[in-house]
Amino acid sequence: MELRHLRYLVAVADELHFTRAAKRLGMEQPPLSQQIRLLEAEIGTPLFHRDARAVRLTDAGRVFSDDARAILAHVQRAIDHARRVARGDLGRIGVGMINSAPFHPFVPRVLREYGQQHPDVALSLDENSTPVLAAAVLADQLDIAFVRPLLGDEPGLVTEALFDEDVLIALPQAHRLAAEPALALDQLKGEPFVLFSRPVGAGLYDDILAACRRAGFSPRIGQEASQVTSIVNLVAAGLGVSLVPASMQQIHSDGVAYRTILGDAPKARMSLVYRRGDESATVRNMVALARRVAGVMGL
Amino acid sequence: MELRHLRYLVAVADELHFTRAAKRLGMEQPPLSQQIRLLEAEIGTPLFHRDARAVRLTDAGRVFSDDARAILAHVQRAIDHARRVARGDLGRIGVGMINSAPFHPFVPRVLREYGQQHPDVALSLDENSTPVLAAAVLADQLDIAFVRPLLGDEPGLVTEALFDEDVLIALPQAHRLAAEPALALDQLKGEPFVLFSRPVGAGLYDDILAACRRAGFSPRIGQEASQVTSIVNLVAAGLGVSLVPASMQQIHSDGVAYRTILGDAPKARMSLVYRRGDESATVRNMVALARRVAGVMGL
DNA sequence: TAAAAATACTCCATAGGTATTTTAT
DNA sequence: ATAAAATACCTATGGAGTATTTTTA
Repeated sequence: MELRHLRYLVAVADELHFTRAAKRLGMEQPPLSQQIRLLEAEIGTPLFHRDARAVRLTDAGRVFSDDARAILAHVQRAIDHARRVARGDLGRIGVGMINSAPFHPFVPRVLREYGQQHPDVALSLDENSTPVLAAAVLADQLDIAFVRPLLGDEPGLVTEALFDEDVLIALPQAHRLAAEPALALDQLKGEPFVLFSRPVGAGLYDDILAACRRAGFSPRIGQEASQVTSIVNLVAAGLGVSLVPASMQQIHSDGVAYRTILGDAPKARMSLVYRRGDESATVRNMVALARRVAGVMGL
Repeated sequence: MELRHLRYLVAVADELHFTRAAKRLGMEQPPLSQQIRLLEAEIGTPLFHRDARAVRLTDAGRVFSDDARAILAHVQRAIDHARRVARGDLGRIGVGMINSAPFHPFVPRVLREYGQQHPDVALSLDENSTPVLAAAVLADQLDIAFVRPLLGDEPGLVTEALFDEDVLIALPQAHRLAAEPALALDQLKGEPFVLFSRPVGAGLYDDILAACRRAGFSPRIGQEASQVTSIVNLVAAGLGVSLVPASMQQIHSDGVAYRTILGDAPKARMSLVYRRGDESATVRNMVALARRVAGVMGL
């Protein structure tokens, strides 16, 4: 049996007239009659009564033509379905983001526009540290993630830099250096630093250490934290100074002052990671949108 | 698109290997590759990644092959469905029966066996007078009915006699003739008769009148009723005598005595009616079963 | 007698087969 | 070097067309 037989059956069932049905199908009556006969032979029962003057459906013909219509509609839906998936207009995507991302307008805007452009793509979101997100993408638990720089190169992942964000000095409000409107890095020599634990914030951690080294000192590590919000809280508590992405100014903790870095300063890079060879349209669309939004926002 | 393409797609999706899939389909690899390519061209997107060593489904291929499986299963169900309808194992049938039928074991037994043999045929039952049932069958509201004889021949209906049932004389218990174990019809001369109103029980009515005429008298009509149960009640109330099918003895009304008719007696015929040219298997099966049960019961 | 489906046959489009090449590991 | 898919080309099945017959109201 082929879909042809179902299309022919539906046409004859609609017209109850072989010659008219053939015309509607753009063919001649004899081959149509022949194909219907073959279909009846395969099913093993007549689908039509032919009373010379009148063609009527048998009971079996009635239920089978109803099914045939449903099947043909199912085929159309399936084609449409596949095309939408291919365009990335239908499906799901798991998106990860570094804990600091919500404080910068970029990622929220990308997600909002994506949701508007692809309302039938189910978005699932996860917030975590860069190494955890990278592992989740590699393990197929997520499809794409907005992350800070990774240490080393994972061959299964593609990393794409989106933009570099300024880094500011975070000081306890009561700190003597908070009196100055801007500071050079070497003014922090000897201050206790609050930083990421290295396995969590490896990329930014190394950048900060390198910048301090260029400024002629090695920072004294006081406290460690694994989320940027905790770092800000520790600074506010007077336990040390830190270097944080500029977007953390959004956290208006009373005890913290943010100061621009004079001279050579590290940058906090926002990147995208996804699986190498992932051809899914949902991911392609997300990557393209992230690039576009970064451009539009002038980052 | 044809079902062939869906079958091929499913085979390749199962095997993830064109050569093996072709083998499983009983064909060679090149025409299989060609048909898959044609399918991809029609849908407008690749369904497989061919990485020389590995064949993998694309996202679109995954959803489309899922749909293809569902469609192929739907086709199988539709074929099975049509076959069952053709055999009369699936569908519905509207069955009518004369009001007196439930008092005779025949119709209940036919319906019980039919229900056991065809559990997926929805039976809907209606109890009414012969002319109402005949009209309902003709109007497609019922498909078949167990009736008493009809007056005249309706060309749209086929009537088939099933069996003839004896007729008994029903007397008020207190009636002087109730003393006799059996009665000749002419002993009822002059007694008031309780009978069907003629439009309701035309066939039996005429038979009874003819039998009385043969016995040398014309019955005096006292009361009329449209259901046999009412007739029995009127007799029990002492309002007259009547002739009723033997199965009415089931109604053990205290005030009624049933007596055998001596000599020439009318018969109550049970017949089947259905639409002329109705080829539905459910009706064919019911007719065949009714004949068989009538034979088995020795009626 | 007329309208419509069935039958008989012919043709050709294309599904499927065979042989070979390409590709990537 | 090998395994597998793609390409090229050929074959032949069977779907569709044309002409005609059969059927029955």
